[in-house]
Amino acid sequence: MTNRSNVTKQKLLDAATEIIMNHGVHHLTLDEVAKTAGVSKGGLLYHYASKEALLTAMVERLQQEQNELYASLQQEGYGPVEAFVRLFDETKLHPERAAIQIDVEKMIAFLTLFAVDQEYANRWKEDLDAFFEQFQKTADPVETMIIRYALEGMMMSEHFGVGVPPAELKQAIIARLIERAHDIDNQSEKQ
Amino acid sequence: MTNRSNVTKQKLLDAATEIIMNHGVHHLTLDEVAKTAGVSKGGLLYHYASKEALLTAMVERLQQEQNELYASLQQEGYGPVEAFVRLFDETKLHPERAAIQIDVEKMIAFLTLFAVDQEYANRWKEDLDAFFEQFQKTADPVETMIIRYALEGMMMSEHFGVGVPPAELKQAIIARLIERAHDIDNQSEKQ
DNA sequence: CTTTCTGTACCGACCAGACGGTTTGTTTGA
DNA sequence: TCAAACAAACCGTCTGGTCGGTACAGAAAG
Repeated sequence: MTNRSNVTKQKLLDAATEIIMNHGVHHLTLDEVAKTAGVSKGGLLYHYASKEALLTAMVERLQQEQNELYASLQQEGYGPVEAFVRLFDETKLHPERAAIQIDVEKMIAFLTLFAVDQEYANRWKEDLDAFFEQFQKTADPVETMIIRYALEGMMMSEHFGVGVPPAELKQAIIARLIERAHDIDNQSEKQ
Repeated sequence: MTNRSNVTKQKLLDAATEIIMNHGVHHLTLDEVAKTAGVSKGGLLYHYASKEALLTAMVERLQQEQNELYASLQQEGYGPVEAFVRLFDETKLHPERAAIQIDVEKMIAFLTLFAVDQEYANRWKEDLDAFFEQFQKTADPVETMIIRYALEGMMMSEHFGVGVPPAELKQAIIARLIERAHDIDNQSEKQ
């Protein structure tokens, strides 16, 4: 694959991501993606032969980004559970650390894509199933899963803007989740 | 409104609900709803002048069902938080109590609708915002919100079938959530 | 050196099907 | 008989995808 082709492909994925984030799934049309990327529809379909191919590539790219961020958090010394919690909040807790960038908004946007078409959700399933399996083998699987679920629920709530608590309460919630995750990781290590 | 009309309207809402649950949002078309309900499209549009009117009615019906169930749980003596937890699991914990029926699958299906079109989500927003406000005034708002988020996250996870824990672990999670909710309600009452 | 050829990257008109909604006609029950 | 309760053909729009063509960079041929 040439360099030029790659640049265009990234532009197309960026465009698709931008649209799904800022305008919603139902505006995610081929024409719109092409227009946003500054390419014609023909150009788009040259690189991605179908809408599904485009969206699949988009999902795969995000998946890879997530994995890399998680790995880098673990390399910084965080245990598996705490690293997971921080995955959701690193950017907002430490905006200065732009290098580590998880985009919760982006993840949420993708969730809506999965909601519409289970096919795309299934692309994550294998990876995520394997990932969450380790969560069932920590020192306290019940608490670990509660932490995990809470983060996912929080994400949804924020997305819909429904029942969103004031900032201080939200910080307190995250702080407590991190605290507990930390404890669990410590306990797990001692075993 | 005549009786006959009412029956057909319920059939239409049932059909729409069935489709969104079993086939996903993108199959939720007027033709499909009409066909499932055993009515022509003309017949459908006689009762609900637009797709939006149909879906709004569908959302409102669910909303009402939820409120009734929650109220009945509270009348049985459960505190606000515990009643909320049981809202998510009453059917599965006590399948014999068919009278009290919340359909988690159904709620989840509706979430996908909200994901696609924020408009429908906004119809709940006011109600839910008011509802969750009381959760910020319990004896332990942080824990209360964690419980709430965990339940919502659990719902999502089940829907996508991603990272679903074995049945025993799931029961243990719910048991612990109920336990904590119970404690919080007790503490709140003493204040 | 120039002409021809070839493959990559891209354009944009067009098409077919799906879908929401309209209109017109028909049945049915009080 | 009259209005409510449907049925069914039809329409316009939107959207994913096709298709014939263009621009251009290099390789091959003369």
